[in-house]
Amino acid sequence: MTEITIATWNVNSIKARLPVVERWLREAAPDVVLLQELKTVDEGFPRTEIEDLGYNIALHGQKTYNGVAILSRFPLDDISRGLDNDASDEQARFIEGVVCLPHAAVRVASVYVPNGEAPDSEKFAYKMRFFERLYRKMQSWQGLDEAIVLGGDYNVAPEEMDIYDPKRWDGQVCFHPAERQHFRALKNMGFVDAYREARPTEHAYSWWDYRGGAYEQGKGLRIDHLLLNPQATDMMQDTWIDSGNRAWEKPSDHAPVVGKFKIG
DNA sequence: ATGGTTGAACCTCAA
Repeated sequence: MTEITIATWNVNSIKARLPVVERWLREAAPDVVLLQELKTVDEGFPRTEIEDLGYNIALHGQKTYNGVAILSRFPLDDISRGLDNDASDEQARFIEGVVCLPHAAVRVASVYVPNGEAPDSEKFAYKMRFFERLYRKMQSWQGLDEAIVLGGDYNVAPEEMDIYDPKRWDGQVCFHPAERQHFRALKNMGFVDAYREARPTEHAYSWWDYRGGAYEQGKGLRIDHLLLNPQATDMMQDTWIDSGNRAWEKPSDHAPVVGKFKIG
């Protein structure tokens, strides 16, 4: 029997965040980390620094914006980049791979769903299309025997309890009915929101605006999630949000969400 | 306080 932890974390620039990321990797010692918003091409990723902490690395970087990665203490196999074969989409927002444990394999993916800017914008339309593409990707996993953990910044707070002021946010990006419906559709396919499964009634957030002292005032949103297929749900022991590092010096505006899984 | 912070890269955009 092995226990592993799998985390998702939007770091908002891996270069600017390196000291915080290194400290958190040392202290929390997660086995697998799904990163978003690297904001660099693969060549700019601090590969040696992360490898020296004991991680294998799979990257899908992009200049200035987006960029996702998988870090794993175990070997990584079957890496694939991008949601589908849409070559017209230049945005690096999805990477998938298989974590090879001694006697098991776990498929993991890191996703960075577009923010969407405003409901009447072209970026919001892109966000809607992105959810449809993500849905099809997850459908293509149906029937696989392995456990699947899809972690990322979904830029959606699923329910009223996932947001500090649901009335003020109703109809805004990250809490718009159309986005919440897309997120529900992912769950209705058979995927489980790990945090909500582990803590059905707790109000907790994973993102706080840099502006206006939002973190200090408890004004956050729970928009970073681990979605689990039935096999991964059966293995999940606990899931929590490691919000302490949001108060560190030069923090990301997101906190890591960490799931603990019992393998075998 | 529906205001105004952060990062990357450029003289502004994205979040």
